[in-house]
Formats: sequence, structure tokens, C-alpha cells
Amino acid sequence: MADSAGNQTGSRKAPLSKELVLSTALALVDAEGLDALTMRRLGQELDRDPMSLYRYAANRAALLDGVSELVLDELAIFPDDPDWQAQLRKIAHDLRLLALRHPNVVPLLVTRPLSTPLGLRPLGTLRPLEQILALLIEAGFSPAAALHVYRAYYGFLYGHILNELQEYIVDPEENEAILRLGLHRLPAKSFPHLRALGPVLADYDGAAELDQGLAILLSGLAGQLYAGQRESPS
Amino acid sequence: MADSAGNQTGSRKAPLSKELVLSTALALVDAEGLDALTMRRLGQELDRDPMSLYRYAANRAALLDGVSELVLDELAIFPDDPDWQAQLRKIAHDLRLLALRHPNVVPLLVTRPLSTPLGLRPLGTLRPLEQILALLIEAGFSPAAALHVYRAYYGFLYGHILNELQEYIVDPEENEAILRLGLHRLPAKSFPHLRALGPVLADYDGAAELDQGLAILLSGLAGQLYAGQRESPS
DNA sequence: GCATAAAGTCTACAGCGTAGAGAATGTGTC
DNA sequence: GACACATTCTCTACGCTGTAGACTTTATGC
Repeated sequence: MADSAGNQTGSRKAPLSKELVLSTALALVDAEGLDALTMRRLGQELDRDPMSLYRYAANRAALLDGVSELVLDELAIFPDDPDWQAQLRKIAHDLRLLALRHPNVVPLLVTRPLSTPLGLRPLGTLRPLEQILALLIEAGFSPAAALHVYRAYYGFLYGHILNELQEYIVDPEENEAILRLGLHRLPAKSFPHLRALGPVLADYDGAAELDQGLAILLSGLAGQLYAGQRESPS
Repeated sequence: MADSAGNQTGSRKAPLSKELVLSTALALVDAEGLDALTMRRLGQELDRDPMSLYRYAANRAALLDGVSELVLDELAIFPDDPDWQAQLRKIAHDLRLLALRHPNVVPLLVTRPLSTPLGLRPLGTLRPLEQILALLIEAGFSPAAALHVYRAYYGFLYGHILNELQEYIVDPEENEAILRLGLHRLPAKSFPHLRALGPVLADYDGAAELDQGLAILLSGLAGQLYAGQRESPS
């Protein structure tokens, strides 16, 4: 029988591995937010001394990177899809759902790379970039053009996700109430439009919003592709 | 004569106010990063006991919000500009420069709103939203359409800024070296395109990249405006 | 001069990441 | 079995964090 606290699987003590540590960390972040992910707390969750975690992550920052990587691994990209626009649309929606599934990880996804030069980032983080480049080059973009397209696309995508998470609250009922209350607080003379938009703000359709933006962006980017191909036909 | 450490202005002791606290906090973040902004350190910077800060910010989170607000206050928006597209382009470039001036604050700008429902955010943070709505409605968009346009525009804009800050390193010389070194580290078989793009990655023109994306987005959004006007002419 | 309010300070506490030394456990070889 | 060795885990301790609560100092009004 176990000594004191019950661990999850019932086995005497889980064998502990990088995967287990990271997935437990992710579960903790999903359940209680980024702040809850402390070495001590994670150790407690795994029924181990906090210091034992340092065998699987050099420090807390590395732990955070590991969680980012783990989440990004959920994203499947098919670089060989002949319809590059459809593929980009699919990736966008997949990433959106991923973000909604792990909202507490999004700040990590967005800010960790800011403190790590591109060349030194965890490989898992660079995989989407590489694969989307492959997709675009396959579609006929020059490598340099593919990079530009990637930037516009991924920029827009991350922007949308941040936007949506900012507006969406976990509890939809509370959402409307808080929204009403919050908007009411705004000075009527300095925030007339925002206050008037209360009802519109309340029902937000993220997927539709994303589609609309993507339609604009992709048609614009496709135009560049055709223009480029006419200039220098293969 | 002062007791021990020299304070900045030479006056015996600065009078201390919310403005002074926040601007000192911003300076500290700009100079040494977000982590350097601790209550103790800020108190030391102001030559005061750390606890005295709580008279001007309820807690550290409020301090961070204050810094965000302070930075966003640097952004000038002219909601009466008859050329809405030009104004949006100008705002975009202004915000980009703002981000480059305060790169350490960008994570704050991006993540703080994620933990605060829209209705409860600091007013200074909502001002750009309100003013851009005004601009768009003035330009002929319906309020609801203006909100959608704002979302697409601001989403793209924030995405671009994150992208650019991710790729740009403070020290440009070191940048290229690290980039080369980092890319070299990538497995050649799994990251062929990314490795090949080294030279292209090295010279990044953020302003041009932003312009290109804006051109696509704005022309697409303008199309929606005309379509909407034809459907329901005033 | 004295009451009242405002501003600033002191002390203390629980929690944090993690360095460094040590104990426990597994594994291969005789 | 016994030993050697490497791996894994734990213990203790240090300096740092945010901030609650009581206290002291300073400014203000009469």
C-alpha cells in the first residue's frame, strides 16, 4: 500500500520520464493556469521531491518550453497537400481549436519565442514553420516569397487567436454579465461606440471571424503567386 | 545633502506619484526587462520603501497594467481622418515603432488582456479600440462591420509585431552569428527549407513586411465596405 | 498647539527557483 | 551471494519574491 497520498494510477510510484513530467505539467497548466506550474507543485503532483524534476528539465524555463512543444505537437500539418490554400485554412482552424483547448498555454506560445533567438528555439517549435515553408514552396512560391507568405499568414493567425481569447471568457453566462457590467462602467461620452456594441460583442463567432480574415488574406497572397509566376515562368 | 544614495534629480526626495511610479517602472522594464520589475527593485529605484508603492498600485498586477497603459498612451489615433485606410496604415506603423521602442513591454500588451475580461480592462487599453471603431464607422462601416474590421486589422497587426520581435534581436551583429549558428544546428534532413533561408532571414525589413500585409488586408476590407454600401445604400 | 489624515516604513510570513551534498535504487560482473 | 558503479531521487539551505498588518513620520486644517 502507498505511504500517504494516493497517486493517480494506483501503481506504487510512477517511473517518471520527460514525457510524464511534461504531460503532467501541461495538465496542471490546463487545469489551474500558468502560475500553478511551480516546481514544488509539479513535484507534489507527481508525488516526488521537486528537485527530482531537474533531471528532466534544466530549469523552469525549459519546462515551459517543453510544455509549448508538447502542445504544438498536437498540430498536424500536411506539407504535401496540393491545395495549399485549403491546407492553410485547415491549419488555421486546427491551431485555433488547439488554442481553445489549451488557453493557458497560449501566452507561452506567444511570449517564449520572444526571449529565444529563432536559431535556438526548441525544434518542436520550428517544425510548423518548416512544414509550412515546404507547403508553400511546393505550391510554387519561391523560398523567399514563401517566407513572406508564412509571416503574413502566421502573424494573422496568432493575432486572431489572441483576439479571440481576449474576448472569450471561459464561463459564457458569466461572460455576458461581466460584459454588460464592464461596458456600463465605461464613460458614455468617451466610449460611445464600444458601449453600443455590447450585444454584438456578446456573441462572437471565432471560426467565422477567422474564415473571413483568411479569405481576404489568402486571395491576396494567391494574387502575389500568380503575379510572380507571370513574371518568371518556369 | 542627501543621506546615502544619490537620487536622480538631486532633490532631497522625489514627491512620488502614480505617474512617477509608473514611468520609473517603465524605464526599468525598458532597461532591464520584465523580471527586473519587482516591488523591491522599484522601491530602490525610487529611493523608497517597497511597501510605499502599494499606495499607487494595488499590487504587482496593477503595476503591470499601469505600464501597459502608459505605453499605449504614446499611440496617437485620429478618428476623424477622412482617409481611413491611410490612418490605419499610420497607426500600424506607429504601433510597430512603439513596440520596437519598448520590446520588453510587448509581452504585457499581448498577455495581460488574456487574464482580464474586456469589460474590466484599464480604460487606456480600450481607447485604441474605441477610436478605431469611430474611424471605421465614420468611414461608412456599420458598427458591427467596424468591429469585424477592427478584429481583422488589430489581429494582423499584433501578429506582425510578435513575428517581428521574434525574429529581430537587439544586437544585429550577434543576430547574424546566432542565426547562422542556430540554423546550422538544425538537422539538415528535417529542416531543409529553413536552413536554406538563412541569408533571407538575416535581413528582415519589418516595415516593408507590414506594408505588404496591410495592402492585402486593407484592399480586402475596402472591398467589403463597397459591397456593403451597394447592398444597403444610404 | 492639537486633531486628523495622508504618506512612508518596519517586521514578518509563506512561497518561489535552485545549488550542493547525500541517500536510495537499479544494473552488470564476478 | 557480494561488490562496483551509474542513475535517480531526496534533504537542507539560501536568497529572492509579493504583500499583510502594525507602526511612525509628515502634511494639513482649525
